[in-house]
This record gives sequence, structure tokens and C-alpha cells, in this order.
Amino acid sequence: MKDADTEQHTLEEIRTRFISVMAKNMEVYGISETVGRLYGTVYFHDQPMTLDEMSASLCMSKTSMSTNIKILSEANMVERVWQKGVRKDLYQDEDDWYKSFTTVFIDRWRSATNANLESAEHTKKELQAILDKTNDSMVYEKAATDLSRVEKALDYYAWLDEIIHLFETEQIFDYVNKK
Amino acid sequence: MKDADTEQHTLEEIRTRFISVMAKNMEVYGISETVGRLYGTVYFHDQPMTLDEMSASLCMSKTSMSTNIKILSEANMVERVWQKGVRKDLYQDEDDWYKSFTTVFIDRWRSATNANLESAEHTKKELQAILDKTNDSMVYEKAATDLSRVEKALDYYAWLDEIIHLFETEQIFDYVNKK
DNA sequence: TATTCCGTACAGTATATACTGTATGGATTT
DNA sequence: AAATCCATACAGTATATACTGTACGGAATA
Repeated sequence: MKDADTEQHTLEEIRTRFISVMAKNMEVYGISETVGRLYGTVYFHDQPMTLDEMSASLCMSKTSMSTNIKILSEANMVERVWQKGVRKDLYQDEDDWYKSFTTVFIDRWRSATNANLESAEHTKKELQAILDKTNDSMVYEKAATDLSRVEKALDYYAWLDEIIHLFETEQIFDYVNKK
Repeated sequence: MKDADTEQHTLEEIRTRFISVMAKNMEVYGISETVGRLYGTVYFHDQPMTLDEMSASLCMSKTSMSTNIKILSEANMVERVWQKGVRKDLYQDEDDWYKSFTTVFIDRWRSATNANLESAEHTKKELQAILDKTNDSMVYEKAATDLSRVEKALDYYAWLDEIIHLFETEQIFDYVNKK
């Protein structure tokens, strides 16, 4: 049988390893490993954490903690909480991971897809204008093929738009239930 | 009325602008802007392209074209094609964007989620082992709370797994039709 | 077989990103 | 009002990524 100190140490190791995997895979969300590790640290901490505690826990500068926690905060993955008598900022993890998924991830897709849609619509109009005006058959042909390519993109973006909508409206949970 | 040369030039500009937006937003797929721009170039090119043509078109080194086209190729966004009498490698865009979406994007999530699931399962077992063995109440409590956190993660990963499955099996198209 | 041509491995360089330490302004306490 | 404490802006440094040019091995041609 191990003694309590060794066990405590083992627990720490287990945590650290789990957090590392977690953090590494957060890159698919567009979240850097360091930021991911910070999230894991906060997630596994029993109480809300101060910047100094994060700094000590990760052996990284307080400045880094400040910038990284801001990223997590804007992604709604952590929230600042208040405790009486505590002057330092305190952060704890946002516990609805499904909600976080949307804010972190879907929001990114939303803005990208909107930009693409807008660009495609605009390009479509420009090409149609050329088709209307030109007398040159070569130009006409080029514009026509380009237009078909842009329209294909538009169709795809529209599909993506609907997918994103599925998550934004939480309709997705009708198809795949929260666990 | 513009003359044909000016119109051609305008067409070029329109293309370039559209491709730029496209490329920039491809970063949500985890594809760099340069690689995205290369894809756009190939997509809008009327014939399959050689590395030299890409190099000339983007004013970038052939080495870059080689590495970047490899990325696109592995993501199934372009394919190498053969033409009689042509010694150079020829690449053209993969026209099923919905399929590409899966290979580029969902595959990334698949491996990340699998890694997370595996890690969580493994951690769960380790913690349960400690719970079984320990005589220290402090250790027991810590392990128990960590376990509940890991289990929460497991639930979430299971949900993600189902989402990914939806795309892999193309069942998603029952809910959101291809355009 | 000798020559040419092609794609890419590799090493070096430039650019971008991540991280740190110091400085500062604002808030709280004394 | 003075002193203390806190988060963060900013500038500088280190690391990682992206890009280029050269060199080379293999395939096609002569």
C-alpha cells in the first residue's frame, strides 16, 4: 500500500497527463495548447483561481496568464467571479461545455461563412455586370465559367450556413442529445 | 464601353479578390492562407496545373508549391491527374466540396476526439484504482472529484463523437440537404 | 549510356507567434 | 493623501513557422 503523500503525487501526475491531452487537442477549436492547458488547470482546480495561482501552477508569467485567460473568457470557457474580501480577479470554468462549443467554435465558422457568402454574392454581381456589358466573346466565356464556379461556392456556403444554424439554434440537440 | 484587354484585367482582379477572401477564411479548416490561395488558384484555373504554373501564378517558389499541393492532396482537396505526353505532375481541384469537408475537417475532429476519449477512459481507470486502494480520506475525496470531472469530459466527448459520426456516415445530409 | 527534366529533401533565412519583465494607471487600503 | 496591490500595456526576446534556393535521385528522353 502506498502512503498518502505518494498517492497525492500520483493524483497530480494523472491530472497533468489528462490536461495535456486535453490541451493538445483543443487546437482543433483553434485554441493554442498553452491556453488549453490553462483551461484544464482552472477546470481541475477546486476553487476559482487568481492570476498568481495560475502563474505558479503553470510556471509561466502573470502577463501570459492575463492574456490567455482573456482568450478563455472571450470564448466563454471561463468566467470571472467575485468573492467577498478578495481583491484579485478570480476565474472559474464555465460548466456548460455545449454552450462553450458554440461560442468558441461555431462563432468562428459563422463569421468565416458570412464573409464567404458576402464575398461570393458580391463577386457574382460583378461577373454578371461584365456578362451584360461585354462584346468580347472570350471575355464573356471566361466570366461565365467564373460565375459558375462562384455559384458552386455559394451553394456550398449556403449548406454550411444551415449547418451552423443547426448549432446556433440548438436544434442539433434534437438529433444528438446532450449527455 | 471597356475594351477587351481592360475587361480581362478586371476579371483577373475579381478572381484574385474572391480567392483572397476564400483563402483567408480557410483558416477555420486549419488550412493556412497560402495553401488556401493555392487551392483557389487551382480551382479557378481552366486546366489542371503544373507546379511551375502555380509557382508563376502565385510568384512563389516551386518548393512551396510542392509542399503546399501535398497538403491539399492529402486533404483530398486536389487530385493529381494524368495527361498524355505531359511529364510534369498535373493537379486539379477535387470537385466534391462536401466530401472534402469531411476529409479536411471532420477527420481532424475524429482523431482529436478519439485521443480525448482514450485519455479520459484511461484516466478514469487510474482514478478508480486509487479510489479502491487508498485508506487516506483526503486522497479519496480528491480522486472522487477528479473522477467526476473526467466523467463529465467523457460525456461531452461522447456527444462530439456522435456529431462527428453524423458527418462521417453522411447522415447529416438527411437533416441538411446538399445544395 | 549520357543527358535532360522533374519533384522534393534539406539547410538556411525571414517572418510571425509566443512568452517574459518592466512600467503604468487605476483601485483599494491605511 | 500616501502607500499598496492589482491587472495589463508595451517593448524586447525567444521560439516556431513559412518560405526560398540549392542539390540530388529518379525517371524520361536522346
